[in-house]
Order: sequence, then structure tokens, then C-alpha cells
Amino acid sequence: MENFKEIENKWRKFWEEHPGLYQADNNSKKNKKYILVEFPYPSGSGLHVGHAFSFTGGDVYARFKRMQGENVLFPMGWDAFGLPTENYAIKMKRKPQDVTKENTDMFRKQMKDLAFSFDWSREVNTTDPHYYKWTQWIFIQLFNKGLAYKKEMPINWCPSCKIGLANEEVVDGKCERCGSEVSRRNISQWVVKITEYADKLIEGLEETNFIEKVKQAQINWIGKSEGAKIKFKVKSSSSSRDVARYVSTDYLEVFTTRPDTLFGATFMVIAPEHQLVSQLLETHHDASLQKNIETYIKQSKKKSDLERTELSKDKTGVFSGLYAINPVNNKEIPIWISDFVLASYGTGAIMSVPAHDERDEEFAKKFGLEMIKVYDEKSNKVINSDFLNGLNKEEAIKKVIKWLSEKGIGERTASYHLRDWIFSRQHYWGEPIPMINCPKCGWVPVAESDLPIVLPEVEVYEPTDDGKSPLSKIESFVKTKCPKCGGKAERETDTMPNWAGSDWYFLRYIDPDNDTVLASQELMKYWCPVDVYVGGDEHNVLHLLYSRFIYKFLWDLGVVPKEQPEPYYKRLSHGVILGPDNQRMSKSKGNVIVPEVVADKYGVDVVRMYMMFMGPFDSTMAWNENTLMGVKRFLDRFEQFIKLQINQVGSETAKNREVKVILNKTIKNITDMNEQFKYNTAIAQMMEALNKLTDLRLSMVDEDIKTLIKLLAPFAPYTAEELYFMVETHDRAYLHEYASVHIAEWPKADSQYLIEDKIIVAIAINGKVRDQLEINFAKQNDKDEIVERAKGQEKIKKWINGKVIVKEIYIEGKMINFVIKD
RNA sequence: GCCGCUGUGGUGAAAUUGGUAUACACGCAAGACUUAAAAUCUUGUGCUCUCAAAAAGCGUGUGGGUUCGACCCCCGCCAGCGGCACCA
Repeated sequence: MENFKEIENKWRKFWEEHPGLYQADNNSKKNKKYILVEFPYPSGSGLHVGHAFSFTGGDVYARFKRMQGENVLFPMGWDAFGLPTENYAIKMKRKPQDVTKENTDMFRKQMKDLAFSFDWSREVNTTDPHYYKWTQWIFIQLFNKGLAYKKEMPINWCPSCKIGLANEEVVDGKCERCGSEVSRRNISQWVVKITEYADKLIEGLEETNFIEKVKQAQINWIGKSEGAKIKFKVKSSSSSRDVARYVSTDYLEVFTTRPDTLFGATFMVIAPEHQLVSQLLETHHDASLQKNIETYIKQSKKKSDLERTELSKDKTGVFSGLYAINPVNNKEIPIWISDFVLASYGTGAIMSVPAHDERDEEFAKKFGLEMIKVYDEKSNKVINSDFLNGLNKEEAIKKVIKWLSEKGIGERTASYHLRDWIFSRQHYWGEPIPMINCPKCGWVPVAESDLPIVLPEVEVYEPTDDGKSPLSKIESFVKTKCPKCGGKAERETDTMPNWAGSDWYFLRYIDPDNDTVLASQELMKYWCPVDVYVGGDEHNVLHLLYSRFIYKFLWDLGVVPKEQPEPYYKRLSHGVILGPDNQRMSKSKGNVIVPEVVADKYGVDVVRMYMMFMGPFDSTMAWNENTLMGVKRFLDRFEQFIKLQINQVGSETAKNREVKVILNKTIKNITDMNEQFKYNTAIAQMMEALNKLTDLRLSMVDEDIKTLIKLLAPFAPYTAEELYFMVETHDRAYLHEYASVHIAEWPKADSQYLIEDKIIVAIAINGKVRDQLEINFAKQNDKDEIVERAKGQEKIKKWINGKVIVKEIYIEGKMINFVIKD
């Protein structure tokens, strides 16, 4: 449309004046459909193509479902806490609150321009005290259930951001945000026991309809391994009489997935952080050993995570001077210290079976340690293992665990890669953790009636060099009374991580203004679960897992409806749009496409429709302006066609059935494809229909013209609205009498028009198509006649003359295959 | 190393899930309109052979298999993408 800006303004205003169009109804008898797109972080640079693409995908579906008569909840909000805003505020010496307000205003406007049909009456903002009151409330519940605890622990410290990072935020030993190398630092942190929910998070996936990729990613991340814990007695030297003289620990416990190889365990390895090591360092038993150990520990502490993994090929280690006793054969085996064993996994100690484990083998070779084979390579049966000999792996595991349990020195157990979730951030722009430290009572949660604990305004937002949150400098905030004993106490000054606010936002949309509960049970019962959750692959693990964890925790509390154990039914990943150069868009490459700019040039509908036409919704695609021009051409031709039709009304011709057949096929296909988010082919159907209808040169009745416009409406809301208005009113009615196309009823395919009178049957010889045959639809099940006619075809005669027809296969209405032989 | 995914024209991609491979679009070529260009319209467009057409052959990364028939199912290989990774 040449005057697209005028039209966009007109209808934007109209929609603004009719907010009810897109509002979800809490008291509807219609089917509900909760369609969620990941809410954005409102950065200063505005809505980017990725947002526009993902939201358009959700919007098309929401519009489609609304027209199908469903009660659609399609909300939007802001995940607005976070470092970029804080950093920007520091740099510009402004309040993060003000910056956030500006950014969200900008985002909202851009979204409205792009015609996203969000229900703005339900907008949420994670930085709003009315919102984060409940984020804090959830934390208190975690604390009360023993799932949040304070712990002095080595954390990943980013020296540039001056912030502690969760394991998930460290990529290749570097800070996910700024790329600086991460070091380790001991800080007292709030930690949330997500590991308690590891099994539930795996099992719960069965309740969902996530794509396999997402399920697998989550399962991998949790990383459950089944095996056994085994206790080994510790001795200080091979000559000493029994227990260790230099350590207070009697037993060394290990986790192994292969207890069946216990007879092959020839040494033990413990992590440098293992408590046995600190015990050793405190006592001074053997001067030279002592020194070796100290040197080794020092070296490994200096290594960052990056080095520890990069240098993984080369094993290092030091002998501890201690021995363990293998419980199955009472053999004394040496205990080594090495940083290839991780303190944070299992028990921080392993039994080494160098004959059957690559890493153990490497270590044994380097330090000249013994290797014993316990499996016969040919038969895969246990050898050299006394009572396990001759068994296969499964039998041996079962038997040895039974043996160990009876002796009380071992048991079946599972171990997980998933770690507890470090929940403290030493920054300003986050939710204050609602805890108070009392010298008498310890950590006490803020009284729920005192929530929210509002972020106080501070002069300086910079994190302090000692790593403490800027809040720690505000005396009026820090000094408080213990809610339990009333004595003097201090507030926690750390804030929560970004994930905290986004864990449960989808629940708040359901009941955004509720001040007594986070959302009413009744409304949650109606709206939960989210039917479709559209988001990026980068959130398939962390956000989705945290969010599922918090939901499951709330479920255990009885806060969310019992009927719904999982928050999201279906998860869809949207694809990634690359720059025209096939590279990831970035300012430095100068290949950034700004949706606003393109929309300004060609119109919003062109941009929306092009993005949906580029390729499958979940794939990676490069921006291509030529293809975009193709879409523009289509929309122009569509408009011309409709206008022509409007002017021709009244001159209907008799061959109308052809129009109906095209239209109804298109209805059926587009409906099916929209349902599956196959927008690229849905749009292709639309194009095909327009091509065919244009060729027919027939005039159509109003009803059919409207059908065509309705099919377009989810993709091109402005164009559709303008054209629908023209057909509906022939420009005579006033705008206020007009009801939007976006709440018009979605067309249903009429099966009588899905049938074509004549169908083409392919004729194949030995599976290769050689000819075609046109038959009447009604006669398609008359195999004999069709086969006879096929044999009569000139081309076919050439192939079958002088040959023996071995078989005649007829697939009704599709093809005939003659199998011939010489 | 483990897990998941992908491989189809010059390009982005379709294929009703075992039944006419390449829909739709881009690009390209020729033509129309124009003084000219852009825009628009028409026609053609998998490859080989042919001035052209017909006919034929080849053709969904690759080698096999199952089947009347395979982009689709099975086995092996190659290439690429994504996630996890010294996890015992």
C-alpha cells in the first residue's frame, strides 16, 4: 500500500480506542489459550529483529486463535532488572528506575507499532515493588522450607563486573557478559537447593510436550548418573597398624558408577579442596610430603577454571601419604591428590580403576601406579574379582552393591551434574533478598507483612571493591530490628539474580494486580498451564529449568493448582535471524537490521509477513531484502485484487465453484499450517491462492472476498483491517460502526469444495512415472476401468508391448504402477 | 568423548508423513511498456544430450538394504550445526 503510513496510523488509533479487542477474559466460557512469548530485557537500544521475529510468531498464533473463537491470553511485560541498565545508569549518573521507565516506554511503543496484539492491561514489570514483593515472598518460602541457605563458598568472580556469577553464567571460564576471565573467590552467598528437585525436574518432562532437543538439553544439564557410594578405611601408611594417625577421618567415601570394578581399584584420588587435604595440612607428619602437597594445592588454586579444563590432557597430582583399604580384598591402595577430581561432584573423591577408565589410566601411567583388569575383553565377563567372577556388568553391579550394603559400607545412589543455585548478587539493580541477620537468632526472614523490601535510592551504584553490594553503604537500609527477638540486626544487602523475576512472571500475568497472593488459585486453575511458550534456544536450559523448579516448589506448597504439575505444556524455539552477510548481527559488523527502520520504509505488514515467510519458524536464516520485496509485491497485488473485486461486485459468474474450491483448499491448508507454526508454507498457500484466483478472472461475492482477507489478517493486520473495512462497509459506514477483522470468525473449510471433479492419476512403469491419466473423481475407485484406460495410453503401450505385466498396483486417486518383465 | 539436529536446484525452501521430487518465493534469461532507467506485466528456468522440440538418461551428502514404489523406513560412512564435557 502506497499510503501505508496513513493506514497504519488510522488503525493503530482505532485499536488503541478499542482495547477490548485483545483483552483476555477471566470469566469466559470459551476455550482458553495461554500463549506466552519470553518477555524482553528492555535495553536502551530498543526492540531488535530477534524480538520482532519471535513476537510476530506468537502474535500470528494469538490472532489466529482469537479468530477461531478462543479466549486468548497473550501478555507482555518487562524483565527489567539487570546489569546493562545498572551500568548505563552509573555511566550517565542517572537512576536505573528512570532509565528503565524510558526503555520500557520505548519498547511498548515499538511493539504497538508492529501491531502485536498483547493484552496491555496485564503488563508486568519485574522491577515494580508490587511485582517483586512476590519474588521476595517466594524466596522466604524457599528459606522456610530449608531450600535456601547461606554458605561461604568459592564462587566464580568476575573482576570486571565485580560480581559473583552462577556456574551457568560462566562460559569457557569466562564471564558470559563481558568476556573477562573468571577467578575464584570465597564469599558468603545465598544458595538455593535446586538439586533437591533434580529427579522431579527430570520426571516432570514426561508431562510436557517440549521438543526432544529441549528435553534432552535439560536432562543433560541435570546430568543424573546412577551408581554407588562406597566407604574406604583410611590408613596413614602401609606399615602402620590400623587407622590414620594424621587425619581425624576414618573413612574416605567415593561415588562411582561402576562399583562392579571395585576389585580393579588400585588407587584413590581426592580433590585438592577435599577436607582430608586440609586435615593433612594442619598436622605436620612428614616434612617433605607436606611441602609437596602444599606446593601442589597452591598451584591448583591459582588455576582458573579455564586453565583447569584447558590443561585437561596433562594430568597432575601429588601423593598424600595416606592409604585406603579396598573393602573387597583388604588391599592397601595409595591416596593421591589431583585437580582432575572435582570437589563439587560426587564426594570429591574417586576410586581409580586404571584398567577400565581412560583418565585413571592416564594418571596411573604418569605416576607408575598398578593396573588390574577386571573384565575379560572377549566375553565381557568379570575376572580377577573373587565372588563377582563370571558375571556380566549388570549382575556384578547388583551383587557388589548388595554385598556392600550388608556390610554397611556402601549403597546405591545417584549423582548429578546440577549444582545448587547461587542466588546472591553483589549489585544494586535487583530484588533485595528479604533476610535479616540477627546476632542472636541468626538469619531470619523479613515478616511477610513487611514486604516488599523496596530498593532504597542510593547516591552511588558502583559495586564496592570488596565485592559488597552498594546497598551495604546505606546505614538506614542495613540497620534494622530482628523480626524474631526485636534486637538490633542487619539486613542482607545482596540482591537476587536476573532469573528470580522471570521464574514466575507467567503466573503474574494471570492476576497482575493481586496484592494478597501472587495470583489467585481460581484464575490459575483456569489459565494454567501455558499452552505455548515461544522462546529462544539460549533459554532452553537455564530459564526454563529455574522456572520449572520454582513452579514445582510452589506446587508442593499448594500455591499453584494441584491439577497442573508443570508450568508450560509446549515449548517452541524461535529461530535466529542473521544479517544479510549470513553473520550474527552486531554493531561492529555493521549488519544490524532494525525492524523499525525497515517498517518505516516498506510498512509493518511487509516486515511481519517477510519474517514469517523467510523459512521455518525455528531455523536460522539470513535477512534478504530481495525476498522481502517479493513479499511486498504479494501484498500490493493482494490489495489490488481485493479492490478490483470490490468494484466488480454484482457481476458474479456461473463458474463460481472453481473459486470455492481454491478458497476452501486454502482455508484448510492455512488453518492446519498455522496450528503447527508453519507460517512459511501458510503464506505460500496464500500466494498460490492469489495467483490462481487472479488467473481465473472471475468476480467473487463479498463473503469470499472477506474469507480471503481473514486468512491474511494474522500476518498483515493493518492491510487486512483496511481491506476488510472496505468490503464490509463499501466505505459508506462510519468507523464507529465497524467491528475489526481481528475478531471476525475464522473461516471453516466446506468439505464439498475440497473435492475436485477431475483428478490426475500418474501411471508408472516399475515405479517410474511415464504418463498421466485424467479421471472423474467419482470413478476413482473403479480400478479395472482405470487400469484398462492406462494400458490404452500411447506412451504406456510402448512400454508394455512385448513385456509381461507381473503386477498392477493402483493407489486410489493417486497412481498406477505396472511391474513389467521381459 | 557423550547427547540432539541437519544435509533437496544458482539461493531461501516445499513435499498431504511410503505414492507424480523441487510447491511458494528470490535470482537469472528473453520479451512488453519506456527516449532511458526504476517499477510493473508476460514467458522460460534441476542437470545431460539438442539450434529447438520430442524421446531418453541422470538426479534429494554417500555406499548398501527393505519395497511394486524411498527425500521419507533399516544398516554403514562423510560433512556441517547446536548443547554438555577431566562429572568418576
